[in-house]
Amino acid sequence: MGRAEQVLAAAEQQCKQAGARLTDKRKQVLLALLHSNKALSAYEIADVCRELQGQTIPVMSVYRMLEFLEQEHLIHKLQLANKYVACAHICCKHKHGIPQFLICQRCGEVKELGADAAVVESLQRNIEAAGYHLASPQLELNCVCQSCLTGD
Amino acid sequence: MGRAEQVLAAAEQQCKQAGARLTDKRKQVLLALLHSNKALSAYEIADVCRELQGQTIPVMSVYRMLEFLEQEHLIHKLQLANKYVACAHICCKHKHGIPQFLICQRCGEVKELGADAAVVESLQRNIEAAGYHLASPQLELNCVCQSCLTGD
DNA sequence: TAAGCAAATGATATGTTGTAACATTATTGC
DNA sequence: GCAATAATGTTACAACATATCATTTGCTTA
Repeated sequence: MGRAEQVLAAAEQQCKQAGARLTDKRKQVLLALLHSNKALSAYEIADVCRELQGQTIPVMSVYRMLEFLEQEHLIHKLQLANKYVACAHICCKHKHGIPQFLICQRCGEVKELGADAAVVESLQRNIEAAGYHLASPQLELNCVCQSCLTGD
Repeated sequence: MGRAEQVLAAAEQQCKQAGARLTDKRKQVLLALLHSNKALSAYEIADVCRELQGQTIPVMSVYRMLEFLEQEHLIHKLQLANKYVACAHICCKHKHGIPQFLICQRCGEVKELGADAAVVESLQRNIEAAGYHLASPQLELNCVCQSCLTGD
């Protein structure tokens, strides 16, 4: 069983437990994200689905499916650039901390890390000191990945 | 001399030194940002200019002026939400570290902080360990400001 | 100071993203 | 099988962004 199939199985399981329906189309959207290791926009996802499965999904529907998948914690929405990536931890059981995303500016590849707890705590303190409250604890950083750096 | 005028004077100075022309229109765009403490989109800036000075600036031009102002380090482009804010440090002389923006999700108010050096360094290490390289050292965090939190 | 050049701005058109509103089609529980 | 609900499709449009070419402004230099 390939990586994508494993993840899909786990996702199915997870949805069942939550009483949510992982329909065929929703699976296809998730699959599109699993296939490309990159962050994709809703429009790009629609394209990938069309190429991969020959099925045309209206963008409006893609947005709705993305919304569903995000609710079920199967994907993340990257706010820098408004794109989406599959969660890197669908398969693992352990509790996850604050996600931190390294987004390659050149190729769009995304690496999902657990943010360092001490760093997050320190950030939090600074924010509170400034009279603000952290709303979405998700760190996103514009980066360049190794292969893009050396490749060209 | 009000705060905005002070900043404008400093900006003028800064541009002169760089051999750049801070034209009237460009000044108006900067002024619009200085006036509203919020992050504004290019379209919103055009609106503010129209209301404030009764002058209509085509959006296309606003984009170009924003580009100019960003090059001259007079404004920042927030990638979360694709909006713009005046740089909080136009007037001060000292060298600035990595900017960190706290963006209120409710009212759009933005607070610009200098990011804690230790935090940044720690982030850097994590990123390098993951085989990536930080590209745009600018932290943006979705927050809620004090008055929005208590106000409603 | 007028000519000529480059920078700045305007005007028009069009591409891209995102969403609202309503119609249609599945799916579920009874 | 029949409502009730959830999921998807359709259409239209609003907001955001940029490409391209025209026009104006300001500066340089002869």
